[in-house]
Amino acid sequence: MTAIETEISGRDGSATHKAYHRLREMIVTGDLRPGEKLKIDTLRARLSTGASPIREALSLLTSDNLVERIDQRGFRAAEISASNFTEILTLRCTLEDLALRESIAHADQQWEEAIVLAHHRMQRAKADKKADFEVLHKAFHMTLLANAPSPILLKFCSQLYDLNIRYRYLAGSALDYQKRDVSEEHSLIMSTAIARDADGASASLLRHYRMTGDFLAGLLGDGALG
Amino acid sequence: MTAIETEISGRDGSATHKAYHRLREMIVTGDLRPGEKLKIDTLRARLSTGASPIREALSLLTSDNLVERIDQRGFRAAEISASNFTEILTLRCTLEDLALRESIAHADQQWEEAIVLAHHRMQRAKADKKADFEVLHKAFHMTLLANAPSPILLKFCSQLYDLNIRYRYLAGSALDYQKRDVSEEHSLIMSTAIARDADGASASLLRHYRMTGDFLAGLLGDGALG
DNA sequence: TATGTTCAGATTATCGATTTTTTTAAGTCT
DNA sequence: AGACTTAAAAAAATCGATAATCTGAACATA
Repeated sequence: MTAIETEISGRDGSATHKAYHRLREMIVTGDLRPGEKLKIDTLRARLSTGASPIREALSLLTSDNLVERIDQRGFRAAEISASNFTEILTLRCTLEDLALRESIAHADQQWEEAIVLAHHRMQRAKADKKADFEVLHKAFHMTLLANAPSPILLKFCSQLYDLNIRYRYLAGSALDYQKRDVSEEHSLIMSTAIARDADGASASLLRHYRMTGDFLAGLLGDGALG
Repeated sequence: MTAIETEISGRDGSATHKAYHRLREMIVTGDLRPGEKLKIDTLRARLSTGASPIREALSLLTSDNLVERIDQRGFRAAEISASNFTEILTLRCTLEDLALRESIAHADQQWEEAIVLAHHRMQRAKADKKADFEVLHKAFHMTLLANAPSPILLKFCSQLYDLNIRYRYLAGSALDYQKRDVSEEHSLIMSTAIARDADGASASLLRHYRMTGDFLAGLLGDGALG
């Protein structure tokens, strides 16, 4: 079977893979609430698949810190807390700072162009109010780091990104963080990165994260979430 | 059933748990070589358990970067490389530095005593040439960090520790890293940590890692491993 | 000779059923 | 009533079997 035929037949990965991505999305977007019991049978019915793929997907999500495993009592969606959020924010700032500097240190034309492209796609999606804005927003941020020759570090950053964005979803898209001039911030990050200005890029990136972070931390402190 | 009864009855977790720990150990110690194909059926027979626990254990190990999943072709033990080793060492230095400083910042008597105890147990095991030296060595290092109020960071450190120690096992215990005066280094780390000397503790910890690291990196460069 | 194709054997992924464990709720005793 | 036991129901963990997929060798083709 060729790649094209594969595409047509819709076999875009195993049942486990699909369940993994679907469940991850449901947890990150808050469709499955923090602390909620994740019953195999319920999920099996909801995603119309077997129990094995669900179990395996939940296992994988456990290691992403999105699902907690309780001894012999199954799984639940990870809890949220102010301290957890603060930890994520702090770690993210440390690790992304590291990754961004490494990425810039290995800058080349290809990377530069990838950033411009990712930025454009994100802007376009935002203007069109496309649903895939969030996907492209993550892609933009990961592209900034992608040149760091450090796959483990990038994996950590990706995980932390997802843990963080979950809080944003839980705060509700109503609390539209886009009201702030995020576009301006993104542009600044892009231009400093492309200019190989490591200090400038890092500073603007961390400011970007901390502004959103402080905002969400405030909500958490008020008990507005959960 | 109380915790003590559980202990006695030997029911120390599910089949998946046991398989997970056993497989992790086999990979870390090099019993399963880097890149080796991990066939479900072979492992099932070897650990005398079912296929489901094996699959689930391998899934979990995937997220620890100890096992790689190949599309629809099963699992294999993670590959090793000089760049991978360097990355682990670098990340470890960064993250443990962070964790150690946080740990010291939250120092209290209980933590102090835990360190002394962990250190003593490790020394004792080493003198007796006990097989559990490695377990206690890890325990000592993790205890140093354990006071950092940052579970995700500690998890990362634990993962990186295991990834790193794997290289040491692969280099062979023949290349006894204990020939160096590691005891002296451990003592220095302990005393500086207990003295709440964050800079001193961090410096001695990182020196400890880098010395072992440089030694192993040399071996890797010569192609003595793999 | 190099390239592509087919087919058996091996292996993985998934399913349905069984076993074990936990939870719930009712009943019993003090 | 409150605490303890026991029985039934629910759920998770595991197993055995089946379906889907991959691998590699033998063969055909250019």
